[in-house]
Amino acid sequence: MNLDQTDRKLLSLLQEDAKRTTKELSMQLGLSKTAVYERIRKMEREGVIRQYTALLDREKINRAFVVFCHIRLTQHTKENVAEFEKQVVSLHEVQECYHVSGDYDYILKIHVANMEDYRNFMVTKLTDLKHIGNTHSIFMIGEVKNSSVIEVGARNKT
Amino acid sequence: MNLDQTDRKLLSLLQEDAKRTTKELSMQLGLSKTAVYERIRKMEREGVIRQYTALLDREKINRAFVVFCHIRLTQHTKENVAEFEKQVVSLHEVQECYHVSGDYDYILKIHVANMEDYRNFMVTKLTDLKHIGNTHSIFMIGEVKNSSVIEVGARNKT
DNA sequence: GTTCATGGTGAATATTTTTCAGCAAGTTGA
DNA sequence: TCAACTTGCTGAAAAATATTCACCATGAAC
Repeated sequence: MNLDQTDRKLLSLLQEDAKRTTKELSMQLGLSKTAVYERIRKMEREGVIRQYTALLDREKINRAFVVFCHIRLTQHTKENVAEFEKQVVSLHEVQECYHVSGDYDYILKIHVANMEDYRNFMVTKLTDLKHIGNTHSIFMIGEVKNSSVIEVGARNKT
Repeated sequence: MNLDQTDRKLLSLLQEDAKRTTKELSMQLGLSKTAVYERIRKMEREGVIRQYTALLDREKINRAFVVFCHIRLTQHTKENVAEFEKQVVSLHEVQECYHVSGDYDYILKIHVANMEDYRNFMVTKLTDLKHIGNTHSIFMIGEVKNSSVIEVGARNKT
């Protein structure tokens, strides 16, 4: 799918606020409502837009304590990796999990209420996962930037 | 603000898909459309729901190369920290930036198209930032989990 | 017992989304 | 060159949704 300037602008506006109406968008882009509507539907169909979501205030839902937990596995067999990943996905405290290069194999972003809950999570859940060798926790002191908008690249793969 | 079981369920549904209609939500929750509508509006007013956004496919917008860049500052004066943070926020490649505990001061999550673009970013932009001491890049090999849904905690601060 | 505050309902109204018929420009191939 | 086709647009109409409103029940406060 090839995204033109209008598509990119549209994506930028929808990332900022997905509740914008086609009428509002059409005025900003200088197009008809239907034209905008069709472009959005197309990007949804093609999977450029994956999902619409509501972003919550972590403080207000009691999940302000964020930890980056680096994890090294004991052994990197296919089975171990698959089993570990499957288990990690099922932990609701684990907001994100990436397989990464470097000293550690995985980085987990974990959202809990406070240090006590994090300790509980470590002791009762994370430690139970199989094949975990070593962990290293980095605590978030402050959030400087967390943008919901990804700049859309001009050139694209087919 | 106190969130009851219905609010939490509502938040969970809206995080999964913010485009769900009040009608659909009302059926799932066993309430009237208006009751659901009022609950949502209240959570928007109170700031529990911060924003609605469209999530894009990083591959399809040519931003599939993700790097976690750890940064240490040379000196931690108020001025340096403020200046650094201000500059970082303005870089569109930097999707997220956290002030953290540990060996490094900041973790940046950076989205670009490929290694070449990352190199360019490092050389022409990141290195230009003042007060940067040391950096360490960790490359994302795979995304195991990236959930748009944060579990909502039961108890809340006022 | 009256007065509030809270959270609900169903109907009416305002807005928005979605569909549809058609138009114009550009491409393709005989 | 011209018919056939594709693409992306427009404006109006229809369908669905959001929003407002008047009103009801419940429980707490005084």
